[in-house]
Amino acid sequence: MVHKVNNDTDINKRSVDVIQRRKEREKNQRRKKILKAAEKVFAKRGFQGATIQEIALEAELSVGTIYNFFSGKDALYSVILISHLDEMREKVLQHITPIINVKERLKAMLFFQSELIEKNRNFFIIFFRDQSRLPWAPAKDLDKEVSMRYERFLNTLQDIFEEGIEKGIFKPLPPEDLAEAWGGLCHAFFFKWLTEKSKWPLKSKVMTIYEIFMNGVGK
Amino acid sequence: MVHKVNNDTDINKRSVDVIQRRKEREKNQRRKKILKAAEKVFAKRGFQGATIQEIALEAELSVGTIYNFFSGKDALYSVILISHLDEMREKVLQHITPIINVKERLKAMLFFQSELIEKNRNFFIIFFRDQSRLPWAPAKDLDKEVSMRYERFLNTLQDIFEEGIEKGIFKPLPPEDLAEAWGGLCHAFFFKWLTEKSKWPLKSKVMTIYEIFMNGVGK
DNA sequence: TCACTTTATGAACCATGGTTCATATTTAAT
DNA sequence: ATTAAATATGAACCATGGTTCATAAAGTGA
Repeated sequence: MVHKVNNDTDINKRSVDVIQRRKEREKNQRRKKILKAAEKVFAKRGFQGATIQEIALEAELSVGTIYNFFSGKDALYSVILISHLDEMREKVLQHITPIINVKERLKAMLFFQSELIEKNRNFFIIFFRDQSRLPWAPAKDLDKEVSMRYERFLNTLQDIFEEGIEKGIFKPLPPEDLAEAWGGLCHAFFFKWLTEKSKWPLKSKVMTIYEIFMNGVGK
Repeated sequence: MVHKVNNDTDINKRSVDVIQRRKEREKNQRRKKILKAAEKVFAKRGFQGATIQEIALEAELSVGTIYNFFSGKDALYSVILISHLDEMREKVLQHITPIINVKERLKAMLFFQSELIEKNRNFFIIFFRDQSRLPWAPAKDLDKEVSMRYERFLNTLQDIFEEGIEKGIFKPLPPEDLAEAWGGLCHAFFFKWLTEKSKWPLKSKVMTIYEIFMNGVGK
């Protein structure tokens, strides 16, 4: 008797738990679906051109539901931008910090970034279009948030170049110039790949970029 | 008698002419004032963020007057973008085509462009922000117009590089890659100059860019 | 099945801002 | 000074689209 009751409440507890967890999971999935949809629409239309209606349609949900998950269009956009940036920084660092050799580290970073871009086309269209480094009225705080992250990225680059200069691998130019040059070179090819239908593999340009950066194009 | 009448109509005719010309001049000035104002506001707020109200205020004119000169916000934006692009292309070509030596021509172009950017800060903020190469819903035709001009610019670059490759000045890489690399390198420094308060002279970076492009940063 | 909580829905609300147009002002000619 | 033409003005109009919220639907426990 006692046993049976115990068993029952046990099962009850567990079933509540299980259901709770499923609900959690479903909620999460829905959230993700919204984010993916928003990503797609923002990429296609830009921030201003995107409408909540279209995002809702893309997510196969109603407008109201979007607002149950996010406080508004701005928040949706911010979350996409910031979370992706942080996630990718994390991944890149994990991937490159173990590499001792500076040249190899640089190459690996470029290669890895190319992979990320190929796998996250929509996000990078948003990111490249964003240009929070220029003042951008509708999202004051976001501007700063994004700029800060871009700054941090450049600093990471600078560190690599400083180390490289010390070790005599690079010419003793100002590290911020090196970082700017490297960033610009990469950006150009990344951007071209995004604007064209991404038909060629981005990774195929990695060595070109690296070569030009290291040795220039003069003969 | 006859003389006097003749004289009178003569003077009359001339005064009509003179007045006509003054009016023309004033109209032109007003048009330019509107364009300058719009340039400033578009640069500060971006296309979507800019309002006709603010442009009117900046131009010290009423909203309606803006519409006497331009058919709307889109047209205003288009005119700014397209006319500047054409004008600058013209100027750059004039400046560089006489230069026979390929390296010198490239250097001169970069130098001259830097000068243009320093003198047209607002316009270049608009241009760099525009990114018509990515699809941009609100201005279908404009997208194509701008893209076409960008394409043309890259082609001009490519021609230079093709010539350089043939003459053995550059490594035999695909000319479109060279153009992309050069463009990216320049863009990075230009953009940085625009986002920072433009406190350092942009021209001071010209040789850095050229050096990195030609010889790379490796030691 | 029933009461109750949670979540989804989308029509209605409302602010913004591009555009228009009736009116006022300025200019030009007599 | 008067009239007519040209130009400037900005309040009102209207479309768009972000946001809200009363209602419906779905889920949950008894």
